[in-house]
Amino acid sequence: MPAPEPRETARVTSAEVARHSGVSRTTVSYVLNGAPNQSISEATKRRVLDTAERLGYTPYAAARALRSGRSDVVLFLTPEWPIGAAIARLVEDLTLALATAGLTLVMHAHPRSARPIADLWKAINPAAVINHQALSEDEANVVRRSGITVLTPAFAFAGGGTFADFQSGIGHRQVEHLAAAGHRRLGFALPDDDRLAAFAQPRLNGARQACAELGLSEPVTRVTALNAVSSGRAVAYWRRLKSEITGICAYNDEVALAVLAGMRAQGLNAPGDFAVIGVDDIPAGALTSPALTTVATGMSELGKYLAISVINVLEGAAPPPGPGPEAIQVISRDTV
Amino acid sequence: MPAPEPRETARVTSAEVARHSGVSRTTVSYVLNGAPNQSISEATKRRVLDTAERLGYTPYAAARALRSGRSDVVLFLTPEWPIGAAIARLVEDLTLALATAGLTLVMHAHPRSARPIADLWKAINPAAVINHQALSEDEANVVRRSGITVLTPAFAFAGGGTFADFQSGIGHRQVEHLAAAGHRRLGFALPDDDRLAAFAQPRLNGARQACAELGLSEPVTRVTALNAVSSGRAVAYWRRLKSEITGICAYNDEVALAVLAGMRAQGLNAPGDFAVIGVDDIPAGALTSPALTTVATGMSELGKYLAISVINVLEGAAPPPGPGPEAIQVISRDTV
DNA sequence: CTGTTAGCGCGTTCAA
DNA sequence: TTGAACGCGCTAACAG
Repeated sequence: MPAPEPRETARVTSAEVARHSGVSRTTVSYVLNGAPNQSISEATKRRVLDTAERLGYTPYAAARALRSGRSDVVLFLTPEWPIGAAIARLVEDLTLALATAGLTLVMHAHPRSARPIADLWKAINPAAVINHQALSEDEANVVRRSGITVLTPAFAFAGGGTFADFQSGIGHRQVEHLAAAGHRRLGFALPDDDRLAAFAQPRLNGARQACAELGLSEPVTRVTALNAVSSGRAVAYWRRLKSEITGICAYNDEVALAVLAGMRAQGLNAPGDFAVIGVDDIPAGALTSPALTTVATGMSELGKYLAISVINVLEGAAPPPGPGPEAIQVISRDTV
Repeated sequence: MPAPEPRETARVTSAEVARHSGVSRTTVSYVLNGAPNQSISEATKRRVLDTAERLGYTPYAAARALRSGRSDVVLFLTPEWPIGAAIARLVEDLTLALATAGLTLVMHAHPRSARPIADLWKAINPAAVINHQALSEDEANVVRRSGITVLTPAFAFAGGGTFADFQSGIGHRQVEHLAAAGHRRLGFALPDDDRLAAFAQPRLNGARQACAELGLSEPVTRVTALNAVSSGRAVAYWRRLKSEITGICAYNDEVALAVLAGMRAQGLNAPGDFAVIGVDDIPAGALTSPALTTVATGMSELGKYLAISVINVLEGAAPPPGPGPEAIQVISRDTV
């Protein structure tokens, strides 16, 4: 039994190109990289370039990275939660901005059920990792020790706050807005997807804190699935309460739409019976009737800011100051 | 001026571990990989493991990949379009299924404006690429030549059809459903985002084809942005037509919601004035009033199927037959 | 038994 | 323009 086939598909190597064009690997390397202050005849250059083209040569990423100690990959790491509109926007802007600096963004959602996250470094060798709540601080430090830059998006906001601080700021803003509209007793609608706890919990905490600061009583939480039956139960519960709840913070826009659907099913409407505020500013929120009031989380700004940060840090410079909490903005429409 | 710092952060290498534990690199490798039929004393093993732990040793992905010629990375490649709910679902299922096979899925959205796509192989070295319409067939072949498996999702359906065939099938299904409900003259609402043309065009073609097959006249297209003003113009246009349009195929659910918003703004309702059918089955579609009838594209099944395909193909086996076009299903709610 | 020497894989770069 | 060596991990073959 021979060794387990070291290569089953012939990869075109630079040695191949060298042999076919009758020069050394060195020359091939110099030509293909346009090495400065090396005198290589035009004829040879052309020959090498032609051969490379003809053979379909592609430098092998692993070898190149091994030699240079650098890779052009930036890894965007998320835990297992569903990829929502907010993240999608963030990733889009980030990809584009990094591309202009020659960096390639790849995204990986890390399911808890999968192999330990450490295995990721065996598979990918990023120059930087953007840790969107998938790594604990301890884990992040392990990564840093192997020479990989680790950035945590939410650090951008609130001058060095944590991810939870950022999420918390969102819940806080929801309550502020409801309170400003005169609502004194609030409900909080949580999603029924456990994977979102990392977002939902701090948002709820932020709402609680805002209530405390504003002298309101604690928000009354209910969990709801994304259908009118489930949200209807939550709505019915809030109505039964003696505390006379009039405003609902929803975990996000989809949950908010669910709450509105539950209300509609019971002949209630917003903001008359309950004022409702979501998070994310998804397109659908602007298209329904009544149009959804929501908190926009500034993901596009965050994406651009992150790109600059990554580039700076990789060059050894300090990241610029972040966009600040004012990037979290209420989009006021019909439901509050 | 010295060479541009070959390493700015000290990486812990296996040689380091070897030196610190007073053995050879070979031994370190054997211990850390639990090499079979190698007898290494418990004491040595422990010493090496301890040292590795203490130093925080992590094998260097690049070197490992270089040696093995294989990586565990599967690259999911998309063009520049917005990452919608459908893709998100696909990616989620795919990630999970691949993880169980020791494969890591990473996703990359390739902006047209960025460097040529070939550079991606310089940065990442995937075992397989899932080409969601980002690579032309020619490009895909170049990739294949460098030993990378390339799969195209839509090939799964329709027994070897193309991506366009699959998208086309969606438009076809929309028309079938509207026709079955008695609608004979149709409109087609296109998105105003150029980047979606790769999806929109074949969907429209599929709709046209279905109309031809069913003896209906061509659908009348209108472009709309995701707001009621823009969609209102489209709605007004369709109303003015003498051909008496009664059913609208929307590019996707968001466009469908926009059309409904435009109708609402003019005092029209669905399905009375226009029947409307979307694509994607986004959560919001089920939560609005009237609830949106839509075409579900079976992304979850596709994700699982793709995972199996990738695993099979990497093992040299043939991919299993795909889920077939029946995975495209109409979800009938209120608007048709 | 226990462990080492040697050399591969691929691209880059110094010294000649 | 090139030979040689390097970066790092893996492993066949061999020595103590």
